[in-house]
Amino acid sequence: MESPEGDRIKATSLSTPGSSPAVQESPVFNFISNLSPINSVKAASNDADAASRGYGDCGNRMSTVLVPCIQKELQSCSPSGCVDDYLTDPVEVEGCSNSNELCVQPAKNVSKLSSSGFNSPTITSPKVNGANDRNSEDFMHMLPDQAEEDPLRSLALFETAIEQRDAESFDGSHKLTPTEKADQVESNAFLLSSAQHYEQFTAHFDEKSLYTMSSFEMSVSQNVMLQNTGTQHNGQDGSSQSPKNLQNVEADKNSSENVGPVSTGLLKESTSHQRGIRRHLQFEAALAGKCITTSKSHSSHNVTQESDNSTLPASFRDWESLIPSDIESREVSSGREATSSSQNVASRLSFCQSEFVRSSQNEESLPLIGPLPPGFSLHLSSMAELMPISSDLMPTGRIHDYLKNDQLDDQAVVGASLVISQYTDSMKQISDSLQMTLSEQQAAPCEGMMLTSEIEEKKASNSSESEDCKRCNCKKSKCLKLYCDCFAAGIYCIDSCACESCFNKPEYEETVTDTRQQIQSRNPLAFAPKIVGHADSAANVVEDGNLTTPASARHKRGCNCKKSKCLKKYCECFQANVGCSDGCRCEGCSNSFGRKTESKYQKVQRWENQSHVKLDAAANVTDSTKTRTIKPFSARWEDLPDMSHLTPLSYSYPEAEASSVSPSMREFQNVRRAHLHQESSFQSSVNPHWQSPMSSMPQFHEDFAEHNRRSSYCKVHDTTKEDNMPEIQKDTSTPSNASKADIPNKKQISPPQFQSQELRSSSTPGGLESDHKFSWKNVPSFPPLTPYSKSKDDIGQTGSDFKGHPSDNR
DNA sequence: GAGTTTGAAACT
DNA sequence: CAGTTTCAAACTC
Repeated sequence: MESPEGDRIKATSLSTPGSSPAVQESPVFNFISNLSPINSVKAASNDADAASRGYGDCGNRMSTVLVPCIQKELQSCSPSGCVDDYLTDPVEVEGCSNSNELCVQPAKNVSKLSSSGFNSPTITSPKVNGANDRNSEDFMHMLPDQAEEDPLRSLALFETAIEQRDAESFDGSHKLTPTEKADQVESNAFLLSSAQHYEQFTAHFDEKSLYTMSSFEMSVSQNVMLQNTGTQHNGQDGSSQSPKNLQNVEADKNSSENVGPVSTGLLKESTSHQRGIRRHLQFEAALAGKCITTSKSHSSHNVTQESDNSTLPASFRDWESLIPSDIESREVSSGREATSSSQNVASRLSFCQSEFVRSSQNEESLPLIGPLPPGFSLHLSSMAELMPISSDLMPTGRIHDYLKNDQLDDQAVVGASLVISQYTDSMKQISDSLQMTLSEQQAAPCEGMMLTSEIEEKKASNSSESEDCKRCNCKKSKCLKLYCDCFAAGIYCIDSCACESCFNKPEYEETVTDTRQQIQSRNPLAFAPKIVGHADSAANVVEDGNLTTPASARHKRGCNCKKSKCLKKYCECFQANVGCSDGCRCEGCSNSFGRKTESKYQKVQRWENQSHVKLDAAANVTDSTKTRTIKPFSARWEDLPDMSHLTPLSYSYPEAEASSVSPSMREFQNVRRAHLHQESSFQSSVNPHWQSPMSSMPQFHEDFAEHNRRSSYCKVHDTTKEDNMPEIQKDTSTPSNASKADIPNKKQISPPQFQSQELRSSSTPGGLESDHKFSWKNVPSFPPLTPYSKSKDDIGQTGSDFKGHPSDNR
């Protein structure tokens, strides 16, 4: 074993570009240094002794093979020769007891690699000085002065340096000298520092989120490599310091067989492990921006210098080993193309993680290609950029801590790995929460309002999601009649529908439109929401906590139940969680949400009583909620708390909170919740693809449109607010002020056409704040189904309790 | 999963 | 507008 040598430090300081005074004096370097626990490369080198001590620590695994690589990477090595030099990686056989993450891979995985030609390279990486070296030097030289001006060049040079290092590191013909080891220790630190630098530069790229993590991964790679190389010495040959060439690797594999299956597995795994991680250092840079691609894309990707990208799976395994076992594959769908950057981040994170893990898990059948493991990590930086992640979540510093002291023993490596694992955990949590938020914001349990492409994409990504929402099952109607829920909701059928001979598809748009027009001509309100919620209404919370529609909400046409007593879902009123009204022609009504004979006043009274009960239960409110408490049952809009912040994207309604606020607030929340999760007919009828020519709905704010599109459309699609309805104005005189409770919905549904009406109908003494109105009217509503004049007829109807039969239809 | 029941939608 | 038929969802077994 090598022992520390005094000249090593000197040599290191001379040979390591990172220690260049020019660099150290540069503002960029200083900045980086401040960011990194590594004060300087020199400091790192000074600690080389500590690291070198590990060399003799046979127990575990010191890196000797890797040590020289960094130094030389900046001096020599033909990139072309680097390709398969990885195959000469030293292998880890045993002694990974402290790094379970790196030893968990089953041997079979590696066997596959072996049989796939991973271990049959014949290339010997020539040591090259000069031209190739210039890249590294260029990179270093440009760091202080040019990098910021020319980040692309910096990036290229940096990557080249990495490639060279890798190639050099595994140049089997090269023997480590103590000096080189020290240099490598130092270079390692330098690279880490450079990685940060690199990160700074690449942070400006559009694909920054895909780039920036490269540095982090590189740090990881360094650790992994160090560990692997270190263990190799222990397991294979405690006295050996020589990097293994290809033949050695083969020999190692053979010899490992004598050690036993486990060792063999470890050995092979280690080999692929190293290769994978190192390779993806190059690969990811080349792939920048393509991290999220699937294995398919990877398969076609022409990796720089990579004639054999079949090593990719190894990298997956590598990364899998770095991922805590508790990180399970998550729905891939969540990682599908996202629109917002934050969404991208979250989704990519999960996607890559899941893809990566999944790939690893399924590698039995995996082709020798697959998604980049970097995916899991490189989004972490972008996450950090987008989220207020506390610095302690970012492991880079702690990884640096492990490396800066050159503690190149297994403990250090394991520690770094653990940091990574912890970080991964943290990021997983963040991702989870982010996705949770996103799912709330963009929850699309049904693809009701989604664009066709979105639907297709979603279907492909997550069928279970479609299952959450019931779709039609039409057999004879061709989904061109109101029998079809999809059609009735104004949305196209999707694959999750079980319909037959469906014409309610984008390709039959004309047919759909014509049919719809036809139906509309027969019944202008045919596509109007069936449930109209009075302005005075708010969602009820029944005993079991389930939400119901506002007590005063009712089915626009009324049910006609004969046998079900309005106690089953056959009854549309019951299905919509609304009580029957006098407009219903039901017999023996026993609707638990309100019987037919129950007057509106009675309904309101009943509802208020329920609210009072709830209010009493929630009497113990917190100070914060008190500030939001308002007069119970306030009929005045201005009495409501400022809910302007409760946009569809930000609103949340924890049950606890809902129970601690005033009834009005709670009502509002309930209404909102009900509409977000139960009643989205309105939103579902906003399908941009599905607009009738009659409806010249302007394209509204994309955010809201998107939100609406993604709002769930579930069976109760016909529940909506009467704002959408022509009869919107009629109920302004109802016991409670109408519009308040509907505000949230109005936000999403009020079409501009109705704005003036809205203003009139909802204009309470205080009137609606213009900003509220503004936001509401910016949201598309269900397509104007009929000429507005038509609706005035209905307006008259609604003034009193809706008694009208579906004059439109019957 | 098949068959039945139910009530809305469609038709006459 | 009423009666009938068609239809698909809800429901039952």
